[in-house]
Amino acid sequence: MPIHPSDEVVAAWARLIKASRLALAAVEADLKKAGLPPLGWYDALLELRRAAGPLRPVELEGRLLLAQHNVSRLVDRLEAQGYVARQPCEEDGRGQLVELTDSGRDLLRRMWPTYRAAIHRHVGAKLGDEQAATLARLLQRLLQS
Amino acid sequence: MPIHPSDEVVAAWARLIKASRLALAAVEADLKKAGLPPLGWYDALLELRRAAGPLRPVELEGRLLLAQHNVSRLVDRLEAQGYVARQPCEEDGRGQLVELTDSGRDLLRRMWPTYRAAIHRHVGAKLGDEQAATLARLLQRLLQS
DNA sequence: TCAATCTTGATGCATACGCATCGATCTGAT
DNA sequence: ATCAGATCGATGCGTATGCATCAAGATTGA
Repeated sequence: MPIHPSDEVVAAWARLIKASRLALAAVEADLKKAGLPPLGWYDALLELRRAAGPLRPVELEGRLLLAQHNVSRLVDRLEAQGYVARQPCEEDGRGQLVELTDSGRDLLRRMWPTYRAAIHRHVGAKLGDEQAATLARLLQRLLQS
Repeated sequence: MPIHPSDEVVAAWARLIKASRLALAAVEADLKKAGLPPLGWYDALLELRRAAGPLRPVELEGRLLLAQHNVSRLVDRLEAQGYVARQPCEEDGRGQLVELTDSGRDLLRRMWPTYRAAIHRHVGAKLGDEQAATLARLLQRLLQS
């Protein structure tokens, strides 16, 4: 097992970091310009909508790849704005259930047009569908195990 | 010009963000475990070494894709640890020159084995060289224009 | 020449993040 | 039943980031 990554791997790593930072900053800037909350809020609310029901913070932690204390504080902020509601968890007295509110659902709907346009502008416009599919497939490998 | 990115583009976007965050967190964790400074320090020092001479902060800003105030404070921290030195800029009285010190060169050398192993572990081990080259090429498109 | 504007870099302030730790609860072994 | 250890979520504290602004020097144009 080589400890030296190949030049190809090092180049892929360097561009992964640069490209993601650039694209993320550009998309966040578009959201901000439109007076919308940051992307992290969308991600969290989207996971809740996908789950079609309340989620435990620890589940959000896994799905969002966030540290525990960051989930705790993100939920604080979302709750303060009324986009989610915390409820006690019956099965586990330590835990709680985080639930999407109507206002949260509405925020998802309001953010998507701007978010969608930003994804197109900063990613879609630079890749064909075929290339995007290949990129998605390769990145998927980095997410596994 | 479509405002709707295709499903392939949206998937590529989502995985770009997730994969880069996961890989970055893993590599940072390895560096920290080895008692080494964060990756941003390495990046900055590396750009200075590549430049083979002092750089203006505004040049670092462009190469590192960082905001101006973040460069200013990153250089503060690097200077406080003796890894770089600020010098007045002759040609432009507003500006300054940031120069890599011997200690900074040494830090680059000391960090690389751990960094290299981390890149291999978290990226190289999951991609063949061919795949890494394809990934690098696709990501390059996101960095252009 | 000199005033208006732009560029460079620093900084005060508010917010977000990383780290360690805590209290509360659950789990499992005896 | 009980107790050690693990898990869940919150929080205090230090540090890093984003935002707005500022001072100083460069540049432009009349």
